[in-house]
Parts: sequence; structure tokens; C-alpha cells
Amino acid sequence: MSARAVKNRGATAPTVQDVAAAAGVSPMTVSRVLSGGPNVRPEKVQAVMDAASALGYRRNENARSLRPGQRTGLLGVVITNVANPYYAQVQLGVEEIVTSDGMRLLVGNSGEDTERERALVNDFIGRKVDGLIVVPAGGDVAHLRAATAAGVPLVLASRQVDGLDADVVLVDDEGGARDGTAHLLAEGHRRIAFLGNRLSVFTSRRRQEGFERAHREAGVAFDPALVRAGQNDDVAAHDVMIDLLALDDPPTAIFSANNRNTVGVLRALAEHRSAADSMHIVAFDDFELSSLMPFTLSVIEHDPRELGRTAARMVMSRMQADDERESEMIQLPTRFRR
Amino acid sequence: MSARAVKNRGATAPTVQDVAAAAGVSPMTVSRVLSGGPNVRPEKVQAVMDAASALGYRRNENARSLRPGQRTGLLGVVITNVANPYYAQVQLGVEEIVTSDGMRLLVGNSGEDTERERALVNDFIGRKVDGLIVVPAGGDVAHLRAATAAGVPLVLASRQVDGLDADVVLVDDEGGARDGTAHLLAEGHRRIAFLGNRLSVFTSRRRQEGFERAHREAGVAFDPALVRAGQNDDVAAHDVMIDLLALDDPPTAIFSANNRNTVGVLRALAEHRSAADSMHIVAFDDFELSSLMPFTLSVIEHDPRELGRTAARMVMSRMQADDERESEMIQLPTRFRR
DNA sequence: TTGTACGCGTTATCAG
DNA sequence: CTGATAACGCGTACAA
Repeated sequence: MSARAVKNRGATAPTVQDVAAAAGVSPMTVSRVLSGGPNVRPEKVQAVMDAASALGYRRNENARSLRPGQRTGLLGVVITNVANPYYAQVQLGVEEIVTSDGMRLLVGNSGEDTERERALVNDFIGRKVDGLIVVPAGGDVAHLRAATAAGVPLVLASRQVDGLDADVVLVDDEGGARDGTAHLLAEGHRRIAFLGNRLSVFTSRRRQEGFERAHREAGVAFDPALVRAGQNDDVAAHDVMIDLLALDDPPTAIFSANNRNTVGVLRALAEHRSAADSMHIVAFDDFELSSLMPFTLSVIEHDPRELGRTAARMVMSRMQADDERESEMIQLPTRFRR
Repeated sequence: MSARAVKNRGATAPTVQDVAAAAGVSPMTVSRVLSGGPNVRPEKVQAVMDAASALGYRRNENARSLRPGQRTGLLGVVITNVANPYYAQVQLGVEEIVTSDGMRLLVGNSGEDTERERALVNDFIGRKVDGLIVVPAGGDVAHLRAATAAGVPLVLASRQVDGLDADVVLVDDEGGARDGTAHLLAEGHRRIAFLGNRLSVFTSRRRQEGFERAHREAGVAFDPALVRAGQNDDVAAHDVMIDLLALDDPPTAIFSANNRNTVGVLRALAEHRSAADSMHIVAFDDFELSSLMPFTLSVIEHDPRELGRTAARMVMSRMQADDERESEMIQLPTRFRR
């Protein structure tokens, strides 16, 4: 059978009208049957079912959602970086929850770009999503405020945004970073480098605060020259790490604030085995096979999938028409693993 | 400002009508302006723009797509496992291409379950996606055939399906597996274990064929007791690997057919350091930090993101109304890295 | 250059 | 229990 034989490009999809005609009933009866509506004679139900499957009828969800009071069953998810395994897990957690209600995911990648995030959010609103889960890139939040104003339930994931009243689910960034740093300090390290994203990224700021708090609590001053915030990917982190190793007085331990930085740090250390042997690394975000790494590596674990699930539950609970609760904040725990 | 103050749950979103009224023109003029249509007096254009932004108007894409000849701008993507970093990359590649045309991704996770795949595909068709990219779970393909019959361009990614006439983009599974296995044989290994997914999974079958071909070409018989196909995740692979290590005559090398099995293999070897030291592992699918693993590990690399890009290009080129080409198959190369 | 009328596919309402 | 009618928001065809 050739491609041509089975294609059907021009053919318009069958509609309720077609099914109705084939079943010898009115479109309304078809609609009733397919929506599981009551009060239809069994024989007609059968006729409709037969006609529908014979014609390969599938309800046009877009037309359906046009009617007032109908949901689209779409959830918009805007993520800063889908390729980051961490966020892939978040996406999976979200899907896991909403799929049981027959909802579908409209997924967009912002690439940490506020402008792209704005475009995605606006597009999703235009597609009448029933809710939005956003990992905000930061910067201007007018589009997020607009979403809320448009009555679309919004949940922020991983990152909080100033001046925006919305539900948010976070990881205990500061506490986790504090614990990890405290561990290094307790081991006697006094020159601990910090590698993280730029300070405008919520999680990085919080993790840096935890790093600083641990120092304060231990009564140890940290060297600002060892604090490097601004690496968005592993390549940049690698270069910064090489820099640090070249210092006259290099760090004896590393605190890496996220998995992109960790990858760069480890790659750099692999090129400097001698330095690596005495180096203790504490990494925020666990990653697959981290325990097999040939380094002294401890991780601050947390559960991205659970974060996705939590965000999904929050947004779904907001979809109740009569929901009027104040916005809430949920913080998920971290766990230090030596 | 409290949550309540800014929410607007009941308010219906502004429509062309509202914008028209505010701008003092007819709805048609609004539509023209927003679609970039020609022949509208500049002052009215301005009035419409102002009114639209003042009201926070966003075109209802669902209503728009209802009109004949209009696209939804949606692309359905069905993946077997979003949490697998490999497929996360595929998703990213797809998005990268289609986003430049303003298209959005409807993403679903089938979890290797044909039934869930069917539900997703049917739902996506009902949402009038302009195209579909599916990593098929295998088994019954009636729903995929139905998609094609409904005129929805379909591209299979990673895996081929028998008896279905559709575009497909694959990795050179057999060639890659053959190369990797040949390398082990050339090194003198004679007892090479194979760990892969169940045989009904297209890629695993092809990779196993490559494994066997390399043996035939080298004139070496492989021990069927060392061929273990059926592990879907790293836990199962770990257990199988432990089994293999316990054999009286254990393998001296491992061929792992995918990244899930590789993770399990490495975890098991980490528990048996002595066995690990003499073991050479060849793994299909590269993974982050693979080069830092404290094992003799070679990988068969390929580019999942490029696979996603290719699939996206294929499906987009099929969206031309007059497309009548026969379906095609593109196979992406692999590269062996010692 | 601008406006009116209609229909896309669906379902709520109401009459029968 | 069933069907006719209308309307959801938008864009095309046609009229002005």
C-alpha cells in the first residue's frame, strides 16, 4: 500500500452531523450519547456507537471548548530547560498527576529567556489552558500577572517571583545549601568555592544565601574571590573551575549550586586529577550515577518529580470555580547525602 | 494585594467584539488588524492596537482553528519515557525546529504502554494537531494508521513499526551495535554479554542483530546464556548483571543496548569492583559524564537532539497540503568512542 | 477602506 | 426520550 493510498489530506474529519446521519438520529442525540448523557434509548445508543466507530469519529475538542463553561483539558507548562534532566523529571511528575484527569500538557521551553516565556504564556492563554505551571525565568512578570488576571490558575515551580501573588512550590534551597556547606566547614575546610547561576535566578540566590549563612554560623569568613555566580551551563562552569584551580591560593572544597555547574566542575577536575584528589565537592541536585563518580562528592538531594506532582496538584485544586483561598507556598525538603 | 483581588475567575475573556466596541470599529476590522491584513487606515490600526492591549485581548486560538483551512499550530509528541534524558533531548530538538514557526508542543508520555499511546494519539487528533511525532511503543498500530487516514502527518521517531506506512527517522542501531561489538571481539573478548530491552522493542532487536552480526563476521560463536533481553529499567538491568557476574564462567565484556541498561550494569559493577577492573563495557547511547566513569567504558554515540530536529523537519514538510511524496526513512549515523 | 452575514463543530436550552 | 434552535469566537465572502 503506497503512502498515497492511505492518506486522506483533503477529507474533512467526520462531525456529529455525519454520525447523526449515519445513525439516523439528530446531532443532539449523538452528543448526548458520546458525553455519557442519560435518557437515550439503548438501541439508539448502539446505533450511534456503531456509526461513530465506523466513521472513525472523534469529537473536535476545540469546538467543544468553545462553548461557555467547558474546559479545554489543557495544562500549560513552561520550563526553562527541558534538556536538564531535573526539569524532565518535573515534567514527568506533572503529567503523572494530570493525566489521570484526562488532561494534556502543552509544553514550552523558555531557555531562561523572559521574552520567550512571555510568548509561550500568552499563546497558552490564547489556547485557553485550564491552568499554568511555570518555572519563571525572572525579569518582567507582567505576562504572569496577566495570566492570573485572565483567571488562569498559575503555579510557579522551583522559583519564586517578587511582587507576584501566585501559588508556588519550592525546594528548601537555603536550608539545603546551608547543610551542605556546614558539612564542609565541619570537615575543616576554610576555602570553599561557590559556583552557581546568576544572582537574578531565585534558586541560585537562595542557595548562595545558605552558603553564606553556614559560614556565618560557623564564624568563618568566606573569600569573595571564590564566589562565582553567573554560569548557566556546564561549559561556563568548567571554565570558571579551571580559573579557580589556577589561583595562587585555590579552594580546598567546592559548593556547586546546581547540576549544570556540577557537570562543569567535575569535567574540570577530571583534567586536574592531582587537584581533584584532595578536593571535596558538595553538589546541589543529585544526578544519575553520582555515587559512582571518582571524586569526593556529596550531594544535596531533593525530588524533582515530587515537585512536579505537587505543582500539578496545586494547579488542579485551583481549577475549582469557587476557589477563593489565598495563594500558598509549599517548600519541599532536601536531604544531604555524604 | 490579596489573591482574591486580582483573580478574575468568572470574567469572560475579551473577544473581538469587545475590542471592536472599545476601538469604535467593527469586529472585522479588528480581525484584519490582528492578522496583519492590508488595507486598514493607520489611525484605526492604532485604535485597535490600543484597545486590544488595554483590554488584554488575546485571540482565541481554538475558535480560530475552527474555521476551515486554519491550522491549530499544535504538534503532538508521544514519547515512551520523558524522564529518559535521551528522549528529553529528542523533545528539545523537536521544539527547537517547530517553535520558529510559532507551533506548540502537545506532549504525552506513553510509558511504553500501547494503550496509553492510543489514548494520547486519539486525543491529539481530536485536538486537531497539525502533525504527530511518535516514539511507538509497539504492539497494535491501528491508532497510528487511523491518524494517517485522518490526514494527520505522522513521523515515527527512533523506532519503526511493521505494516505501517509512515515517515520514520532512526538511528543506525545495527551498524552501531556491530561496530561496538566488533571492537570488543578485536580486543580478544570471547564471552561478551548482551543486555537490552525486550525483543519486541524495535531498537533493541536491531541492536541485538548488530551484536550477532559482529560475532558472525568474526567467526565467533556467542553464548546464548549471556544474551539477556528484557530489561526496561536500570533496576532490572542491575539484577541481571549481578546474575551474570555470578555465573561459573562469567562474561569478560558487556554490550549494553541502551542507557537504562547501562546504568544498571554500572551500578552492579560498582558493587563488584574486582570483577569491574577487568571488564570492558560498550554502551549504546552516550550519557553525561560517561567519560568520567571509573570503568573501561566505550560508548556508541548518536545525537538525540538531531533526531528530534529531523523528525520535526519531516513532519513540517508533510504539512504542505499538496504533499504526495512516498514516505521516507532517514537513518542517523552512530559513532564509536573508545 | 469598512461592515454584514454566515458557518466552522459542539452542546445547553427548551419545546415536543 | 428526542430534536430544533441558538450561540460560543473567529475569519471568509460579499456587499457597501
